[in-house]
Amino acid sequence: MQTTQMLKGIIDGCILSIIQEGEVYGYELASKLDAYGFESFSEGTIYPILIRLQKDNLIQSTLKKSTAGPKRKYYSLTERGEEELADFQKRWNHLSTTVNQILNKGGSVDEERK
Amino acid sequence: MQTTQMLKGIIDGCILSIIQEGEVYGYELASKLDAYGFESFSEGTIYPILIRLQKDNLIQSTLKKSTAGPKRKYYSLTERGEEELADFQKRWNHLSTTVNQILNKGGSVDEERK
DNA sequence: TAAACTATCTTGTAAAACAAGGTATGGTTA
DNA sequence: TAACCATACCTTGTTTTACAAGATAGTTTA
Repeated sequence: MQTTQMLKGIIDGCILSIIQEGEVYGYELASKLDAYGFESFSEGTIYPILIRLQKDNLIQSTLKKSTAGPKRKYYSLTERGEEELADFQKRWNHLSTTVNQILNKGGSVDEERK
Repeated sequence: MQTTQMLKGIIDGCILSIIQEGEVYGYELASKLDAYGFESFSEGTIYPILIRLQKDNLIQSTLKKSTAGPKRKYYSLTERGEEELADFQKRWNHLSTTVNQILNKGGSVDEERK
């Protein structure tokens, strides 16, 4: 059970979501994340995450020949990965709602008298 | 300069935002965060953050008597804190937009040909 | 054969997110 | 007055994350 998860694994969730759309390999993923606005994720960030996700059995990989360069390791979601992605989406909704509330309303929770 | 910040310090930003609305002390902050939906932040998370924020000169504190119990350390934003909060809001907007795009559209960035 | 590009992985560091537990103050009640 | 409880703050230590830097290797083209 993951209680205190909220903040963790935001990129993880994004990566799962991108993989769900269709097989991708790491190098490609890096440029997709970049195109989406995550300028700051280098391969030093991405590959360790992919390895971790696979270790946790959320994604699986197959090697395929590249048109240019070494073989590509294509990733796809496992069943557990699908579940985790669904779970992440809930967590993200909760998180973004919460943060937006705080940022917009500032600090007044007082009207919330039970 | 903080380039690769995106993910870090989301609670930091929320705390700054709550403090901006009016002086709070740590114990109170914990319950406010909880009321907002951050169930998982214990004092073991919050106090170290407050100490860090003060060390970074983003917030300042004054001690005041409590109605019951030891003195309360009330925090307020410094000028740098105001700036950092504004900065965080931009980062948050960028982050949440990016994540929402990925989650909603999945992985198709291709139509984005410049 | 060397450069340039594609592609993956490893190492090491710093900081973040916490759980757990410790300290201190003041009020209530047995 | 001792015990207890609630308030309030802080510290220690662990695990995980984000990441920079760089190593390794295949493929094309000059």
